[in-house]
Amino acid sequence: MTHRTVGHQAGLPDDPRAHVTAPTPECPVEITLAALHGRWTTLVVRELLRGDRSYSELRAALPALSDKVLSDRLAQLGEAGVVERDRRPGWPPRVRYALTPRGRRLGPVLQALWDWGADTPPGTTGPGAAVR
Amino acid sequence: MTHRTVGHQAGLPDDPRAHVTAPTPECPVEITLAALHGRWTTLVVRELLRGDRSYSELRAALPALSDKVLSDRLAQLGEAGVVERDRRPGWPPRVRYALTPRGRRLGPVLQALWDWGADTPPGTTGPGAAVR
DNA sequence: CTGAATCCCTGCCGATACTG
DNA sequence: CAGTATCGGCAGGGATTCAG
Repeated sequence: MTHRTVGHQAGLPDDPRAHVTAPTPECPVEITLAALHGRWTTLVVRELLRGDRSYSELRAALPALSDKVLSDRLAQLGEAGVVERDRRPGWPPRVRYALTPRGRRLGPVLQALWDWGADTPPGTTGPGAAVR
Repeated sequence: MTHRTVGHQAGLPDDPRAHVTAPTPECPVEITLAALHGRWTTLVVRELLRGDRSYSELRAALPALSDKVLSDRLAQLGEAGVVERDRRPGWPPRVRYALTPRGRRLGPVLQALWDWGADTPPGTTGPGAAVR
């Protein structure tokens, strides 16, 4: 076979969830897409892959990201078990955001997304191939 | 190292696109997410990973998917260079849909999405962890 | 400093009907 | 068989304002 990751059991072959006929939330692919769903989400995860961050550090790293969406994303990633909030006592309020072990395992996922998107210099096979 | 695909250069370390501060379409991750964007898209790709299909075979495999969305998805995947249309002459019209080589390379991407979503039995770390 | 609440606008997608 | 045209409901997300 051409591609088989090392000690990695492939889930697709005989798992019943590989045969769903609708985008059900039980499908593992949907679970991951739900965790990464929405604009800015992958960028927040990327930022946290580099180390834990405070709320304002995240805002500084992603200046065009609004408060609403940032807190939405952090809540969403918290629900998904990807991000952990560490609220420290004292004043002013200090909160640190960090990836959980599960969240760190998103590294290979983002890498796979990166690799596929990077392996085609714009204009080789894509949309504007013959256009100019 | 724990995980490193064989002869695969990692793009993240020093590529300037790894430092974008907004969801720009030039980011490889965004390119991939754009190709897979929208409901049903991954299921259409999965179906085509199993072999080429006609329009009605796709409808039969995904009964709850409407005509509008199916043709939207096929057009979107065509634009992304993932799917190829093979229109055969004669009557009645016969059209076959198949993945391009680029489209077949989505296999590992879907596998990565699957693996992450599958490795947590619901209720271990996720949302309803303590709920029941 | 760290967010939550509200408002409004836009784009997605589902249903239905129609065409080559 | 293989689609397109049109419409409407709903959720996503940006700007702004308010709160702990």
